[in-house]
Amino acid sequence: MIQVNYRDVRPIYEQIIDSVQKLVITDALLPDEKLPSVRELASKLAINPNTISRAYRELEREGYVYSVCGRGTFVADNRTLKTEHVRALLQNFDETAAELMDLSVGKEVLQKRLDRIEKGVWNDTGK
Amino acid sequence: MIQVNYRDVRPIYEQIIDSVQKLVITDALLPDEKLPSVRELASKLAINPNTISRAYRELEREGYVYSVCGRGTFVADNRTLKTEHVRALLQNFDETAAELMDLSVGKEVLQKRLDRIEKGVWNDTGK
Amino acid sequence: MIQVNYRDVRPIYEQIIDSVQKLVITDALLPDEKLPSVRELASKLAINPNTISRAYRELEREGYVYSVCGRGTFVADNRTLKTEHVRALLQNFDETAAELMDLSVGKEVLQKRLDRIEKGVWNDTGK
Amino acid sequence: MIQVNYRDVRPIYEQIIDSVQKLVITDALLPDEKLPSVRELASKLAINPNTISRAYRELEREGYVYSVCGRGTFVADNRTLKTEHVRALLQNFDETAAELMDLSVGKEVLQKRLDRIEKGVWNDTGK
DNA sequence: GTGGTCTAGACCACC
DNA sequence: GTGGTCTAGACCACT
Repeated sequence: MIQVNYRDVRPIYEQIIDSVQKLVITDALLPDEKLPSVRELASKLAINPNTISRAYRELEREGYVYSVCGRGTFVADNRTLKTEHVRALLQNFDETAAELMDLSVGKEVLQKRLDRIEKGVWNDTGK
Repeated sequence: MIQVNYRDVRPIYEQIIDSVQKLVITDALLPDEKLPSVRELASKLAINPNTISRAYRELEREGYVYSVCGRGTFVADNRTLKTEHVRALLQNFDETAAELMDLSVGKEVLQKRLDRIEKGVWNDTGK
Repeated sequence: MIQVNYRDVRPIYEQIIDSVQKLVITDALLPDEKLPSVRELASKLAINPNTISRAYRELEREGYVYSVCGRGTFVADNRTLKTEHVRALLQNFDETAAELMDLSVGKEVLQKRLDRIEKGVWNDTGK
Repeated sequence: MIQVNYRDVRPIYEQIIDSVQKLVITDALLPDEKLPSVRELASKLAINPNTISRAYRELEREGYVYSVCGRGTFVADNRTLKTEHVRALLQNFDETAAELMDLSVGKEVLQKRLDRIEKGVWNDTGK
């Protein structure tokens, strides 16, 4: 479930954080569900355990997961996180759209893109 | 033209960078046009010249301006920057919209937001 | 003869300088030959005359051309420039090749590239 | 490991950048390995911490390292950097060789230089 | 302790 | 005058 792209410019721990965040936000991982252990995930992804550890620590700091010493790391039950996440996305959406319109990209263009995305044909060829 | 908000959380040099980028992208500053000198802008904004220098340096690195030692800093004549900027914004738009729909934010909601933004009523109350 | 690519990241005056340097070094422009006037070249390339002027000034400073007030700009007769240019290129060649071999790119690979370049099939597809 | 020559014309921060880049590219520094802290390296090289900081900042921007506030600066795990580096060197090699041949430097001359470089006798006398 | 930011002031080369 | 570099020293947030 948690995937990493070695060829990505972003550091691996950041990719892991994003990956877990999405799984939590989209309910793909449910509250109190156990995450793979640091060592398990490390060997599975062929990555230094320290990298995983750092990612989990960061996720705990941000409230996405909680760790129980000697037992493992689990998904936190924090509904406010989701609404906060959506709020941030909407703000980003507004700002991006506003700047695009400033640069004379018509509203119609953006609406067509929304249509395409809704139909699930959103991909690299959809530029 | 170039403005800075001292109470902003973002570092001053970053605000200057964003400010100049927008001026260049929107053609408010034309190619080969001279930017205020480091010392001039520094005294105008009541800021240390080093901070301006840093902003100009990064802008040069990113291709928005070019500096000629002893003469000044000028707007770069790079038209690809603008199309690249729009391309990046559109990609951000798509990704954000897709993630929002994933989180069951309906297309209609986003379209209403586009309407509001188009009408220029996009502001803090629109969050 | 002098060409400029507006979509290039490099500033235009730099492209002009490089362009003229090559023409002089390769004897495409002979000593005492007249260069197009600032205004003429400016209108031909649809560029601000100041940009041309800056390029010519720089070329004069580096010894590639000389300007006669009221008459125009001419190619300098400086044979040492060419040997110096070749020397710089050879040093660059050596350093680049050494670093490539350091990174375990075999000599054979580089030799094949020389062959291809000699045959004139050196182009973008020749990667 | 990281060395600086105060008598070099190049700025110190640039020497540090080049130094670290080579260590990363040649795998002398492995992904997630910790670099000396800004203050540590500064005192070791008898240099102002700001200069180190600037070098690290630019290295982060270019993707060679990543910094975590409060923890330190680490080698980025980006394998594409290395292939990209080789690609850029090969392009430089091609362009330089092509220009040399244009200036009637024979292929044989360049091949002899490759031989010399391979045998490790590439040094100042090889100019 | 770590890096990130900013200020103040200096010297250089170039125009 | 211009930008480029470097130093010295300060404060911040984070671990």
